[in-house]
Amino acid sequence: MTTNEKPGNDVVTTQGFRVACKDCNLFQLCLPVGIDTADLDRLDRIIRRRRPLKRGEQLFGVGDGFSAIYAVRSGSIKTFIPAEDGQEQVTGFHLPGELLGLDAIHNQQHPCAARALETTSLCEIPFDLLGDLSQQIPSLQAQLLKIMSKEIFDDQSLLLLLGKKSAEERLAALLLSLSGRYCRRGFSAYEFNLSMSRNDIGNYLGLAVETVSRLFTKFQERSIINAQRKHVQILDAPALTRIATGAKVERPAE
Amino acid sequence: MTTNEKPGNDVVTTQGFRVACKDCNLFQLCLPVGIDTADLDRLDRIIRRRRPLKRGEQLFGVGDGFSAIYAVRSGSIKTFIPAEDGQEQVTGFHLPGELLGLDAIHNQQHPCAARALETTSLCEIPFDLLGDLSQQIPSLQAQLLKIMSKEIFDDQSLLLLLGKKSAEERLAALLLSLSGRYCRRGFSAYEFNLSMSRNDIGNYLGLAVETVSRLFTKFQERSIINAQRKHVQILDAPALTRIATGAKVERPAE
DNA sequence: CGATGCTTTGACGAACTTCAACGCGGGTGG
DNA sequence: CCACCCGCGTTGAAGTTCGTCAAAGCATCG
Repeated sequence: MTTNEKPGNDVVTTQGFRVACKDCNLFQLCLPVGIDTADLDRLDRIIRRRRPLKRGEQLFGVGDGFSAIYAVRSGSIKTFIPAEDGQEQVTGFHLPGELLGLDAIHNQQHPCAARALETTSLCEIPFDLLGDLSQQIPSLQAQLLKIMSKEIFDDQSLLLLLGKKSAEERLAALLLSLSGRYCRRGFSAYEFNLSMSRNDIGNYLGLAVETVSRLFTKFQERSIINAQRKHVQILDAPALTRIATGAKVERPAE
Repeated sequence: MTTNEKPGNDVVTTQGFRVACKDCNLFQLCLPVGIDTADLDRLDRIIRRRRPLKRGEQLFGVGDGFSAIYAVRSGSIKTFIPAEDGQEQVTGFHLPGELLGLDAIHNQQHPCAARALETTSLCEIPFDLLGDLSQQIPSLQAQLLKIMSKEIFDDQSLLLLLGKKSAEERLAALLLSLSGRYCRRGFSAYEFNLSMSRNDIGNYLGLAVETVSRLFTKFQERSIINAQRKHVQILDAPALTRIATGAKVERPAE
């Protein structure tokens, strides 16, 4: 129900969906880290390349049965939990090389929904086959555990953010996080396009849209960033870091 | 550095630390779920039972090398990240049957510290051996992945709590969570002792101590709970649930 | 019994949300 | 090609929630 692709039509070679893991420029960021060539081939064979999702298309919804985890190849995905009152809580933004769906393993259904923020292509990794395979390839099991561990770690960092940080600190931290992640993917660390709306950002950071907007303005007035709608330049990264880590405005040694 | 036990003296039989997994009344909550008797024995043999920790003793600190994960057998543990300014952010409370240290796998050191909230006994599970063993026992691997997945899921639920919920909703949610977890462990769901201080609660929920205290008072005035210091009775669980899920005060059909 | 640490209570203020209105850009249809 | 609309972003003013500061109450422990 999530995508209306025809079975058998979801794997297409003409548009280059079939890039093998070993040829994928993300493979140092993704599941295949530290796996040797022969084993990589075996992993490669269980992965399905899907038709790209268009902006707004849903990959899976809340309660959907769990059968696979997904890796983002290009584009970006947001995951969110629709709250009772029709609102939603955004739980994450997923950039190329990052995995989705790990939270669905424990009771075999997705506790959150995933939607494409822009045109996005994905690898689908059937979880039963991945389980079998990682049973045979110790380094794959190790990598899988590492990725899940990192996910736990990242979520806990975010907890600290939401529990203790001011609005300014939160936005600064998000911008730095995105900057770092884009950088690792070979893009500029100091100039990028936000694929998510202000609304999504506010939602993710636990802030009202208006607060986020005001903060963008404020950062811009202080020449820390330069933002035109989605396009963001980071002008003063050290200042952002100072803000994100909660350094107080330095008062001249009183 | 975390505990000053003598090597070789940390495994003691006289006080019953050596309860086997199969005889542990927590084994349906812990790692051994769904593992057959023979395999349980193999798991059992790699687990070390430690001398109990006294209240305030530290199990591991931030940056400590990672070698094992821990399961709480009795008592309770808080995990927290010491923040730069000397403050700390509590990231979790761990009750019997729950695992600690899963966030340390990905870069082999503990990103948080763990401290006993009361006298607490633990099982120590060396992670390299656990990795090897789960390579051989598919159901153990599956269970490990499930537990980690659940941890991710729980952290994300907490994100929602901190990002979107009011102070009332947060405290109600915590009380219900504790209630449910005590209940699964065979204790009363409606009457229990909090092992953590108001300070820890506030810290965990992203609230000031004073706010937590006022909320306890307010809930008590409304006859939703009855709290004498650490001792808590839940008088009106449905009301708590309504508060936690963000139901507005029902105004009589206007 | 006094000291210490945790908890509670009150008063005040700040940070952020809410409400309301406006601006801008991009797409659609006449 | 322009007019219009709609979604998104921005800005201002008022309102609330919660944090901070200060002080007092109350248990535990030496």
